[in-house]
Amino acid sequence: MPELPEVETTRRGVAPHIEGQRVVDVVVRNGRLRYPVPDTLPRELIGQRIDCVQRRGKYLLFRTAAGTLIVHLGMSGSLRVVKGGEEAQKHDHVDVVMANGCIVRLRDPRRFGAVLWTVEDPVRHDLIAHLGPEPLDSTFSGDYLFQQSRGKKQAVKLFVMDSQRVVGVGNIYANEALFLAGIRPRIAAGKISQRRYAVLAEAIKSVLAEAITQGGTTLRDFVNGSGQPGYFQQQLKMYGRGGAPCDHCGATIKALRLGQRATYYCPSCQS
DNA sequence: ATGCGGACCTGTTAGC
DNA sequence: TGCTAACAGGTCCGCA
Repeated sequence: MPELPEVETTRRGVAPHIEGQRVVDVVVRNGRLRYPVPDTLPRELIGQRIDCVQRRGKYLLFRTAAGTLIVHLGMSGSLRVVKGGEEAQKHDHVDVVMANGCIVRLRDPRRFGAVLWTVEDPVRHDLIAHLGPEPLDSTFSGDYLFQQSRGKKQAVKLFVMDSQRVVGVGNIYANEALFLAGIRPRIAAGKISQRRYAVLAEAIKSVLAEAITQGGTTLRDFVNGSGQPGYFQQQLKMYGRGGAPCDHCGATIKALRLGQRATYYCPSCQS
């Protein structure tokens, strides 16, 4: 479900309710997520104050003096703040209860998400240490993509979705960014020019930034920290539109599968 | 080293 | 209407 804009939207929605608050309870209803939720989590987290909520790639980091709660939403996860008394639903697996009565509640039907605890600098955690740059940082550029891609035969769409290259570009926004940049998704990453990578890097930045502004994309069930959907789905030019006419030129949008993921492009606008 | 397919799960939808 | 298969926003692992 969530790509970078959805995770950032979640962070912004949740943070104001809990920053500075102490954790008074942790309820794990089902700890069988992608990795088992550690048994020690309640002992570690209860009593700690949430200093701030940060994001690295698609990971949310709840920082405390004693350590960091790491949350990943996987494919179907959502995190929102509810008031005490709201009954947990079937897939509400983890609650973090704050002193002010707010509950941070993780819902994740497919259980591809993760809830972990680390006492080290989270940036050095195994899952986070090897991530590529943030796409909205100045270190991420066309030149960077160009250098990273030399000699690679991998399709450019899979290349930009590789979190070791750059974080946060999932299936929806990869399709959209390649359309904006006029690049076909199957082209080998190593054969794309520096000039075209400059355009692609800007496309990635602009589509992610705009999606954050719109509160993310809700196709079926994404909700922000307050339970509200996003609106960026109205701006999608390619994703999910196979067989429909391209907004820009009217050509029929092609659909294919790349790396087992749904892929769409305009055969006229993208080359 | 690179790149690909499979695996992890459940819910929803498309198709017969 | 009901059953089955395919598909879904992620990403780690193992194998070629």
